Amino acid sequence: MDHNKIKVGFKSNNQEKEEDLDLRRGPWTVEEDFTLINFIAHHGEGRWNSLARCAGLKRTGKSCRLRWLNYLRPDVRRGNITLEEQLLILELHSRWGNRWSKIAQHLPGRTDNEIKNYWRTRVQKHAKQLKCDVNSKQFKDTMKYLWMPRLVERIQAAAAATTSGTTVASSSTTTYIQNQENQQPLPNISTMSEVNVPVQLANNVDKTNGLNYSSAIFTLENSSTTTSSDNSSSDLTDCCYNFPINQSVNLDYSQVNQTNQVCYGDQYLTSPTGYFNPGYFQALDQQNSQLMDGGYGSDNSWNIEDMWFLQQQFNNM
DNA sequence: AATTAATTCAACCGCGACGTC
DNA sequence: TGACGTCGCGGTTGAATTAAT
Repeated sequence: MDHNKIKVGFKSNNQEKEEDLDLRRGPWTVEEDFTLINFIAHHGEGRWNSLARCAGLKRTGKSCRLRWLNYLRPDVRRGNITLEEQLLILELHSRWGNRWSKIAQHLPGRTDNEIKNYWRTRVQKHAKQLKCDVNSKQFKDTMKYLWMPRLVERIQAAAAATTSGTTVASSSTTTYIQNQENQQPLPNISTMSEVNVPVQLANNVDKTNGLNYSSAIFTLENSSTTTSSDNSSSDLTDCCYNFPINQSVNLDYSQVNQTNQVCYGDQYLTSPTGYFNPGYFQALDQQNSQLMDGGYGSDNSWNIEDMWFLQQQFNNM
């Protein structure tokens, strides 16, 4: 029996139609992929329902479209989300919210599905850990004023290390695929050369959100050349809790002033909601110093106590 | 080594927008 | 103008995989 076919339980109208037509659901087989790829190679994409019929695929047009766009398309970029892409996702999501398709248009080769999954599995996870809503002002401010500057810092550090010949674990092992049978390494992502990540130049202010969080500008191209097998390094976790020992975060918490500004490099960041309370950042700074002193051992990741501490501070904001 | 819990991500679903007749 | 088909989007699910116990 084919378990991919709807046979039992409540059936929607669509499901009933699919069953009538003996349509398949569930994971695609290699043969189906091959059929779809071949058909599109000869006839092009679009008109998905008729495409599915003409190709002899026992799938809905929707299913074919999804499989093609999210998986089989030759320019689909697979692998870990890079630091640059993470930063871009955070930035664009702060502007547009859950407009995944719109966000995906600015990340060549990435699908809306992948970005959506990234957001749900990584970003929302951290909101959950901090016991706050992912849409809350607190969480958004944490992203803007801590995570995103930290990402920029890491990207800059990676770029500097690259130019000095040092391998830095900052990029992913990204690959394009032709199909499931034929995975091949990505060429350098030259197609991205015209895509400037919308991080503001020094002293520029993002007019959308009034935020001035970065002095960096870069392109996806110039930061996609390093590779690493360290998957964790491109995880958002690093940018939240993994304050490095050797490269201290250049946030001068001691200079948080009465106007709720914090010095980031040569700039001042302003919290519109007043979440920069001096005690919070000074305490963070103290934690960071302890890390750099080796107070928590050689591992430069934050431990459970650090997480608890951060949560406490966060809850007190 | 076995079991359980957590995570990831491909695939599905419903719905609204749009085009055609 | 309304019925119908198609397409694309965002939310959700669940199987497979990985990590923890």
